[in-house]
Amino acid sequence: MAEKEISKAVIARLPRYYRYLGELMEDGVERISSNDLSVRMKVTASQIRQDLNNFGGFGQQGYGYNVKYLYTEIAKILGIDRQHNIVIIGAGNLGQAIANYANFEKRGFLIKGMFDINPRLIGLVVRGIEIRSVDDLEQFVRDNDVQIAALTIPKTKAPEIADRLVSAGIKAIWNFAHTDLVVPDDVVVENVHLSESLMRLSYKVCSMQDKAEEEKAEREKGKS
Amino acid sequence: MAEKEISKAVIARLPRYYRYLGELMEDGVERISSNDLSVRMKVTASQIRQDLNNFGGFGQQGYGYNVKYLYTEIAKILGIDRQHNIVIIGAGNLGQAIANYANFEKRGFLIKGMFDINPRLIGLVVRGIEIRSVDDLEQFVRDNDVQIAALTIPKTKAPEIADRLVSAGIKAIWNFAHTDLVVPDDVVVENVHLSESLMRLSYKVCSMQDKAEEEKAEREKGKS
DNA sequence: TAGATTGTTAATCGATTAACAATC
DNA sequence: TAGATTGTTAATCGATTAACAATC
Repeated sequence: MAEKEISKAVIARLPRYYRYLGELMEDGVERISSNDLSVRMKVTASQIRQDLNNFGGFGQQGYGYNVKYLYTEIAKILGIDRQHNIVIIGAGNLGQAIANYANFEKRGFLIKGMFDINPRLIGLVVRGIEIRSVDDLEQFVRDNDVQIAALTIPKTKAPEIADRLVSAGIKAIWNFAHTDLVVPDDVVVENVHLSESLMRLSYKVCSMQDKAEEEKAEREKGKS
Repeated sequence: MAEKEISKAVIARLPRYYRYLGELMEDGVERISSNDLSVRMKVTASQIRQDLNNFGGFGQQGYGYNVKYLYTEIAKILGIDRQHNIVIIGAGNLGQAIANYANFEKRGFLIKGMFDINPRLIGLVVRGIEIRSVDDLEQFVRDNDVQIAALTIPKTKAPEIADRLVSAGIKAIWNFAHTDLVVPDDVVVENVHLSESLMRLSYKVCSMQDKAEEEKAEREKGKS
């Protein structure tokens, strides 16, 4: 029963659909057509229908999509209807920012523990979660059925910690360290490389500037 | 002189090339072939050559690429050889995490100011940067030639602040708020939607589990 | 029933990979 | 010169868009 592989691009778009559907629900909207949604989201209606039909027929001809139903179905596809136990390794600002993001719990992500090597942080409590020593990491992961680890530590420490997490049976790493981790095939990695994001922004700013200057030059040439 | 538009996918890969080249430099490697680099980065050599040739011929037949030269050329392309003045709006954990990330300065990103609405934060100093009231935002942006604003505030406040930034002449917004901003065509937005990243991770974990279960079922069927 | 809108097939577009002549 | 490796063209692959019959 080999299911057709879903493309990465489709998966990447699902959370955005989910967000828009959530907002529609809040606004009390009960149904929406692919066309109306495409206008709001600035994508094509065709793409929305193609994307959703990878997972099944959630709509109804002549009616559109039921917002609430589609919302819960996408949640199931993304697996955010189930509970995920998570630990945060690195209790600095970034680690604490993640710990403080309340909505994670609403989506089934339960922060079980935080870890650091800094003795001044160990013992502190953030949002009801005690910061522990990384020495206790493996034991804690095993004892608490932790599937996901958020890695908010410097890149120099990341490979070693990743190895230890893998040996403790972690299923996935949410990697904020500025390096690519090497893990076995059955361990999932999702990278958040903020410095790369900022460089992309830099590129966009510069090419926008270049464009503006070109247009200006064009106008002045026209004048002379 | 309409330059060929560079695809988004290519731009998205440049910072990663830059990172690998930086590491090669640190290791004292002077030159590298597209093939050797492709093995390290787990991409095809063809893609590397195609990507780079969007911007010019940086290599030499029979030799490969000079690491240092390519590194500086990519920096130019990304615009990280120039200085970018930046403000951070929202001085919570996430804003402070960004302020504390030292490498930004090395890449030409200079944090000029931080802003918050919380009176308890206003006046505090983070990494030598005073936290100011958002009341002073527009004036500060104009007076300090600020091009980029990092938005680390709740989504409810984001649209209003974005409007104010635009009216103050900002060129780009690095958006961490969980919403899509509406800005004029000549203002650039780079989104970092952490909750979406976590949902993608969730999907991957679940589909990996499904795969493992399938394989297990397959094995047991084989046995019986 | 008539109108609306999906699900799905076909057409187009773009991105990746392969191949190889050019050339260091 | 011979070997290596690029730059670039051509082939392939995949993703997006368009179109429309199916159907609520």
